[in-house]
Amino acid sequence: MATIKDIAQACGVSAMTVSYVFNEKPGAVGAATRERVLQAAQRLNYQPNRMARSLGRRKSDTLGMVISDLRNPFYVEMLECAEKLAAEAGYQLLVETHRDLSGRLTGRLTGWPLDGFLVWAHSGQSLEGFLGPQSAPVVYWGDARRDDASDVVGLDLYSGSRAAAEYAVRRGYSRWAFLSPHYQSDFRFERRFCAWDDVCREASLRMETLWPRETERPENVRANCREIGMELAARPALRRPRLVACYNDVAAIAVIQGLRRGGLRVPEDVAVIGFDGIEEGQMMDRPLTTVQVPIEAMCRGALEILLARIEENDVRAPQQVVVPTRLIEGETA
Amino acid sequence: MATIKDIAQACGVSAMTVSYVFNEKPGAVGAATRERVLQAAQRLNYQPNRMARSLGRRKSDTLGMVISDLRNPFYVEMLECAEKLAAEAGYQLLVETHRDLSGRLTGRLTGWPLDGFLVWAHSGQSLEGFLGPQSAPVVYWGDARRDDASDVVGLDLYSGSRAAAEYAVRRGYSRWAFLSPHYQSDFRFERRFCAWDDVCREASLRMETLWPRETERPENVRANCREIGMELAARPALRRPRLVACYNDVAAIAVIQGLRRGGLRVPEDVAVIGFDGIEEGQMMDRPLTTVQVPIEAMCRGALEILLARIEENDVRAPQQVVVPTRLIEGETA
DNA sequence: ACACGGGACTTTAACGATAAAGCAAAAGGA
DNA sequence: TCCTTTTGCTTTATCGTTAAAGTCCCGTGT
Repeated sequence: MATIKDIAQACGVSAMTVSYVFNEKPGAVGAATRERVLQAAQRLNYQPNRMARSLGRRKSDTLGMVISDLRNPFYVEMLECAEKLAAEAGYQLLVETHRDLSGRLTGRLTGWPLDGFLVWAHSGQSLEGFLGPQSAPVVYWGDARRDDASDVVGLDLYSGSRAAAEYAVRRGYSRWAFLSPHYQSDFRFERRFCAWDDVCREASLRMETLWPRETERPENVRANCREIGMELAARPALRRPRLVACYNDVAAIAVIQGLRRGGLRVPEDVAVIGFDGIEEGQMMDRPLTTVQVPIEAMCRGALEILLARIEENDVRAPQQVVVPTRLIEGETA
Repeated sequence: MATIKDIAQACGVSAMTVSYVFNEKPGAVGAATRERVLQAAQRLNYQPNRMARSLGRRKSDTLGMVISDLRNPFYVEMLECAEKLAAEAGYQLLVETHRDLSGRLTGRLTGWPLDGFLVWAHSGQSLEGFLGPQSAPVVYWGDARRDDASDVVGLDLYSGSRAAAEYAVRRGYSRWAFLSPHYQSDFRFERRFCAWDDVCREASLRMETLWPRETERPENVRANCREIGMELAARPALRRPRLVACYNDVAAIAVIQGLRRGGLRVPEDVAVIGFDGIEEGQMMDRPLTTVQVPIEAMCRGALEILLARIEENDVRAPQQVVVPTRLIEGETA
C-alpha cells in the first residue's frame, strides 16, 4: 500500500503537504500542488492509513457499540440506525456482542483507542463493569428506572407494557402468562413484568410465569420458546393461559409458531403480545401485537449525548433521558 | 489511558521490557520483573493500544468482511460463524455491508490496514472492483460457476436447487413460479433459477417468474415479498402457481405470510420452497422446505485459504473450492 | 529602500507500539 | 584465570500520520 511518503516523493513535496491536502486545511496548499498531489494519490491508489492517523491525532473517529446478540433482529435494527447516525457525524462503529448474556464481554473491543461507547445494559445488570475503567465516555441504553451516575438513554419499559396489559384487560382475556427471559433471575423487578403484574392485580386476574429452557446460546432462543408454545398447546384448554405476554418479539413469534404447531389459532385460542416492534413481527400473516421501542429516538438521544461529551468536552452532570414505548395493536391479541 | 511508557516508568524499566512481557517473548524478561510489570499494568489498567501495535508490527490481526445485509439472518449466521472461526485463529472481523445491492461499498472498510478480506459476491456481479486494488489477500464467497483468477469458496447453487425442483416434480406440483431478487437483471444466468428452469423443461411444466417491487432498501424486502404472496392469493385458483420457489428464505417466509394473509394454506393451496436454510425458517409452525447452505463449511474453507495466504505467504495459484447445498424437506412443499 | 505580513511550503517531534541491535553482568567451559 | 555464552535488559530506529513551529519568498505600504 502506498503511504503518504510515496505520494510526497512522487510529487516532490514534503509529507506534510500531502497531509494538508487530505485534511483540507484551507489555504495551506496552492491549487497547483494540490492538484498534483491528488493526481498522484489517485494514480498510486493512496488511502490514508486510519490507524496511523488515529495515533497521530489521538482520535479514532470510531465508537464502540455493545449489544447483546445479532440473532435478535431488534439489535440489528438498533445497529443499523446507530451506524447511520454515527456515519452522519463522521464516526464509525465497532461492534461487540456479549452473547453469553452474563454481561461479560468477549474483549473484542478492548485495546482499541475508541472515542466513545454505546452500551446496551440488560435490565437487572449493573451498568458498570462492562468495559472496565474507561477513559472514553460511555452512554448506556437500558431501563429508565436507574438513577446512577452514568449517561443513560432509558427506555420506559413500564408505560408501554402497561398499555398492552390494559389493552388485554379491555379485550377480556383472563388467565395470563408472562414469558420471562431465562437469564432474568430477578424478573420480579423487571419493568416489563411489573407492568403486567400490576395490571393483573388491579384487574384481579391470575398470571403465571413461564421460562424458556435454560440456555446460554442465543441461537436456541427461538427453538426454546417455540417449544413453550407447543407445551401450552398440549395443555387442556382450561389449564392453558388465554394470553401470553412475552419479553420480546422474537420470543413472541416463536411462541406463536409453537402454538400453531400444536394446532391452536392465534389469537382465537391463545393471544400473544410481544415487545420491541421488530419488522419481522409486523410482516407475519397476522401482524404481531406488541410494544414498540422507538429505535431512532434511542439512537439519536444516545449519540447526541455521546458526541457532546466527545466533541464539546461536555462535563455536565450525567444525563438521564427517557424515551417512551407505545402499544402497536396488531392482530395476535 | 495508560501507555507502555507509564508502566515502564512505574516499574523503573524500559518500554521494551514491558512490551516483551505483553508479547510473551520466552526468556526475555526475568520472572521478578515480569511480575512487577504485570502488577503495574493491572494497577494502572493498562491495555496495549491495538492501533499502535498494528502500526509497529505492520499487521493488524483484523480481517475485513463484506456482506450484503444484516437484515437477512443468513448473513448474520455467516458473520457469527466467521467471527468465531477467525477468533480461534487470533483475528478480529471488521464488517461492511453493501446495502444498496449495487455492489458499491460504503467505504467503511477503506483505509484500515487489514490483513485480509472475506467478500460475498452477489451472483451476476463482478468479483473485482469491490475493494479497489488491494494489496491484502481477498477470498470471495459466491457462485461456484466462476472460473476467474481469485480465491473463491463457491457455493454449488445448482445441485441443491435442482434437488428441490426434482422434489417438487415428485410431489406432483404443476404450475411453478420462481421468485427472483429484484436486482437480478440477468436472472436467466442465475444458477438457482437455471436449476428450476432446467427441471421445469425436462418435466414439461410451466414456470412463471415473479419479481418483488423494485427497492433499494433491504428493509423492504419482507414487505414486498409478502405483498407478492397476497397478490398470488388474490388470483383465481387456476391462474395461481401451485408452487413458488424463492431465491432465499427471507423472501420465502414473507411470501408464505402473504399467502396466509390472503387466506390460503401452505402447502395445501400453494407450496413454497426457499433457499439458505436459516434458523427462522426452521422455527416456523411448519418448517420451511428449503435448500441448506453449509455455512460452517463456507467459513472454514474461506478462512483456511485466507489465513494460508496471510500467514504462510502462500503464493499458490488461486484456489477454487466448491461446497455443496442440500435439500431440507420441510413442510411447506 | 526596507521592514512587514502573509502564502506556501518544510522541519521536527511526537503518537504508542515493535524489531533489531547493543550491552553489561552473570554463568559456564577449558 | 580468561574467554565465551547466555541472560536480562536498554537503545535506536521505525511504522504512517499529524500538530506545531520554522523557513523562505514575494508583494505591499511607506
